[in-house]
Formats: sequence, C-alpha cells, structure tokens
Amino acid sequence: MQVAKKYFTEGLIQLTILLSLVGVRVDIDSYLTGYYPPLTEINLGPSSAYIQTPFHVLRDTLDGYGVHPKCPELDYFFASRRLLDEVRNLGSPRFHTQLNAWLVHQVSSTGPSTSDNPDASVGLESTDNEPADAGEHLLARDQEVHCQPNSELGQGPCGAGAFLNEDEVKIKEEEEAVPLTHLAHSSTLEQESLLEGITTLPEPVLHLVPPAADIDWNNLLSVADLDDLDSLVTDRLSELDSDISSAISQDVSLHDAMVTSAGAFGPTDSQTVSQRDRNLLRLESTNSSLSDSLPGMAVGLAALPFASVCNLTGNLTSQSALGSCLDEAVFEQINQLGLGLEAIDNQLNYLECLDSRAFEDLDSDSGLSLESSYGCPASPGSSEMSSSTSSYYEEEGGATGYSSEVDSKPPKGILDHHAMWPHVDLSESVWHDHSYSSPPLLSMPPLRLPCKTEEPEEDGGSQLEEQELSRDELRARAMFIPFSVLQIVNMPVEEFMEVLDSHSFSADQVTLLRDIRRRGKNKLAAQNCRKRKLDAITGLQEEVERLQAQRDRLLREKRLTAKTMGAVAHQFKQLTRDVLSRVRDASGRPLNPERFTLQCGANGRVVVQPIRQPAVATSAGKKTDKRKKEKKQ
DNA sequence: TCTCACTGTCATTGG
DNA sequence: CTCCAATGACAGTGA
Repeated sequence: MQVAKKYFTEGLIQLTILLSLVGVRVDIDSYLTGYYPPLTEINLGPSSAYIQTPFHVLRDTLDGYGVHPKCPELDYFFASRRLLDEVRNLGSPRFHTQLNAWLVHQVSSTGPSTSDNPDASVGLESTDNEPADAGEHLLARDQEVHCQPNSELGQGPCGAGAFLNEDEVKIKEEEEAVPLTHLAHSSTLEQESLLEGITTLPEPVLHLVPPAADIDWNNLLSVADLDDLDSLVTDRLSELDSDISSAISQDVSLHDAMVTSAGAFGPTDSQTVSQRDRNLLRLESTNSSLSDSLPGMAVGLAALPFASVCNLTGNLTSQSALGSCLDEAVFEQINQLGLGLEAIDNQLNYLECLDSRAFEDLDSDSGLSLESSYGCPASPGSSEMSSSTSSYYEEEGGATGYSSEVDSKPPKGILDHHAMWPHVDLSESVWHDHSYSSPPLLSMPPLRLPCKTEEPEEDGGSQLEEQELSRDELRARAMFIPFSVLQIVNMPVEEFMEVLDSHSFSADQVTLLRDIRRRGKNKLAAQNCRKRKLDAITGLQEEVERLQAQRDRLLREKRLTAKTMGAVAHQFKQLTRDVLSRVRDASGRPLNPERFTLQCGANGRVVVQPIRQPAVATSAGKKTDKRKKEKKQ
C-alpha cells in the first residue's frame, strides 16, 4: 500500500507538473479548506475532547465503536490528505508550486510526515543554518543579517513567531528586508520540519539565488527543471499587477491572494513596498496571534501581512522556495499559535496600538473575559475591567448562566487572584475551549498555584497547561482546590466523599467541587448521548436505505413475475387453441376455444373442460341459467 | 446578518 | 434519599 501510494503520488505530481507547465489550472483549493491541522492538535488542541477523556478512550476501544475521526489512528490519513492537497495546489502555473511538487515528491519518498514527528525538530535544527546562509547570499548587500541561529527558533511550533518578536524590535530603516528573510527562513524551516524530508533536499533552489536583492529572474529560474517556466512567470507577473487589497477583497483564498500579491509587486517594487512592508511586518508578527482569536480580523490583519510578506519574499527570492514554503508555514504558525503564548504577551502592546476593537472582540469571544488586557493599562477594555468589580465569573458567558454560587459570589480573594491569569483567559478566548483539561492535566500536580511574579516568558510547558485550563479548572485553582477537574470528575464516589470530608473544605469549595463533578460527569454523558444519537440516526438511515433497496428488489421481482406469467398464459392459450382445434365433439365439429379449455390434472391427465363464465355468479339462478345455455350449445 | 453545527450546561426523569 | 446516567432544552461560539 505504501509503495502503491508512493507511485500514485509521483504520478500525480508528474502529471500536475506537466499540466502546470502548459498553464492548465488543475485544481486549486482554498488553502484553508485544504489545510489539515497538524497532528499535534489532535492531541493538544481543544477540539480533542473525544480523546481527552478516558471515557471516550475506553468507549472507543472497548465497546467496539469505530475509531473517532480525531483519534491519533488517523494521523496517517491526515498526512495523506495533506500530501494530496499539496498535489492539488500544484495546478497553478506558479513558480513555487513547482517546488511544492518537488517537496511532496521528497515526502512521498520518505513516507508520510506528521507535525508531531520527532524528526521534524531534527529537520528544524539541521536546516536552521542552511537557509540563513542562503539569506546572507540574498541580502548580503549593505544589509546587516542577524540570522543568529536561535535555538529557540526551532524548538517550538511558534518559534517563527517568537523569532519575529525579537526581530521586530531590532528593525532598522535600512534593514527592512532582513526580518523578512528571517521570516521566510523560519517559515521555510517550519515547512521543512513539517515535510520532514527537507534534509535530503538538493541545493539548487536556494543556492542558485543571486546575492543581490535585484535578482535576475533568469538566473533564479535557471534551475534545471524550471527553465520552461521562465516566460511563464514573467507573463504571470505582468498579469498580476493588481493591488494587494484587491487580492484580498476578492473572493479568493488567502493562499491565492498571497501568491497573487507576491507576483503583483514584482522585483522592481521593492522600494515602494519597503515602507509599507515595515508596518506590515509588524502586523504579521501579531497576526498569528490575532488570526485565531479574532475571526473578524483574520482577513484584515492576517491576510494582508501574509500577502505583504509574500511580496517581499517574491521580491527577494523571486518566488523561490521561500515563497512556497512561507505561505503554508505561516498558516502552520497560526494553527500552532496557541502553543506559544509568550508571543502573544510580547505583542499585546502592538495589539492595543493596532485596534482597540480587537480587545472588544476578544472580550466577547467565548464568553470569557480578556484577562490578558489587565496587563495593558492603555487598553480601554482593561481599564474598564480593572476599574469595575467585574470578575471573570461575571463576564464569562459560556453556555447558560451558571447557578453556581461561586459564579455569583466569588470570594474576595478571587477578584485579586484571577488577575494573575492573564494568558489563560486569552488562550481560552483564542481557542474557545469548552473542553476540560486534556490528558497532560492527568499528570498535572494537584495544585500549582500561580504567583504574581510569574513572567510571561515562563517555560512553554506550563503555558501549554494553562492554555488548556477550563473554566472549572480556573475556578478550582481560584478556590485553592488541590485537585484537577479530571481528578474530581473521575474519582469514585467514595473517594470523592472522603476528599470532601478529609480536606475540611469550606462550603463554597464543597459546592464548587460538587458542581465541577456534576458538570464533568454531565459533559461526558452529553457527549455519550450525542454519540448514541448520531449512531441511532445513522443506523436508522442505513435501515431506511436497506428497506428501500429491498422494496425496489421486490418490485422488480413482482414485475418480472407478472411478465413471466403473462408469457406463460399466452403460450398456454395458444396451446389450448391448437389442441382444441384438433379435438372434435360428438357431432364431429371442432371445439370452440373460447368456450372450452384444457385442465391439467394432478395425475398428468389433460381434460377438456368448458370455460366457466367469468361471472362466478352471485346468484345461483344465473349460474343455472348459464349452465343450461352451455348445455344447449 | 443569518444559518448551522458543535459544545457546555442545566433541569428533569428514571433506575 | 442520594447518586448516576440519560436526555431534552437552551445558549454561546465559530465557520
């Protein structure tokens, strides 16, 4: 199967390359539509509720249910789909799609890649320096390249974002392209890490790029297998001379918009774009945090910087591999953003400068307050929240209002305490995490109370945990309950009662514990109930289809039987006429076939019988009359 | 802005 | 009476 898929993929790639060489657009899906999240989301994301709880794990494995779509068993499936979409995206006669094809080819030869593959980090590390060197070639002219091989860059999924944070502070007027190079490199690195087989990439794509910013396109496109695209790309550039905003305002995917704009400015627009790029770069550094949290801004703030980044990428590398890797890697950053909230914290200042509405949107998101804005006095939302007596208990909408006493009457300490959780609520706002804690919380220490001295740049592991805190988890921590939600929910009743008795909890704490347990149990029950309902619906639909098929089959049989019966009756009638024509009555005349018929007896004898008149008469008198008439005849 | 799917939560019921 | 599972209903959220 693996070999077959490999050859099939290679065949698709070759066919797609041929089609794109002649300018045939095979199939371009929307990037977001065709994008499948990295597998880490399956395990770490908020949408993995079905596999977070032991309940579903046991149910899916013990009760014979099929594998849930979000289960890790489908990792390979998603990877395959991802590769297939890569192939689909090759259809555009764009330069970088050729490289995509090449990358997919490499992947296909090395097996499916998953984002959580440990080799991905290796790929990051191994390729960390190589593109930086290429960037030096690209930008060596009067530009200070500070491509320090930052170890942090390749450590986390959001390494690119963190890297940008550091860079945007260092941006100088004459160094505008440098951070973009970093971005391109980081994106490339991430792309490479995702595609896993990047370590085997041959050199020409990056190393054939001339060191000057005004790259000769012919030289760039002198890659052996891309010569034919030379004229095609130049034509494409002239065609795509449109404004970036139009590319976004139109109904195109971000992917296409980026590429379009990348070609729009061309290599000669670097000067005019440079000033805008600087701003857009800052936007880009923050959009990764906004794109998930601010749906409304996803297009306005996210698409624009992406496109601009691709512009410079196209300017500097002439839509080389960096451009192809960048667009996808940026989206990877978006999806993996939640894994690195330090970037959010570092960029909150930019956020509040960009648009105060962003905070309002965030505040309304998920019904959770944006405690992160507490750390930003300049934010109007933060000032309101900090000045008012509102707590996240009051502001969190969640589902229906809570009847919990804790919600309506939080202890005094909580009001001060919840301000210690700036990132947590932001992450919930970003992810709309209705779920309870994920498996890592199972092994979480019972109580790890926060302290106000915690800095945003704490280790990513604790932030990961904090991101996945549910509201009940927050309440439990706020009430100093030394148990996680999962522990509270999953412990036996006896143990739970013992805990209530032995820990001398206050009334509020006991109420909260019982509420948490009740909600957790009910949440699982609701999930189970919905699953059963869906199964029932599916079963009924299948039964309906089965019965419809059976009905159709029976109707066909009925029609066939009727047809056969008609044919047999016709043959019998002809045979009867033939026989009767040969039979003579007492007077020597042939029998009338309309009045007589043949009757086959059980013993094989054939008897000539007069036909009974159809009116199997209701009255005996009529019968007798007819019989008399027949006798007369 | 509306619709829809998903999800969490509450209230209720029955075992 | 309490606990628990199941389920309908409701509301929030994001696509």
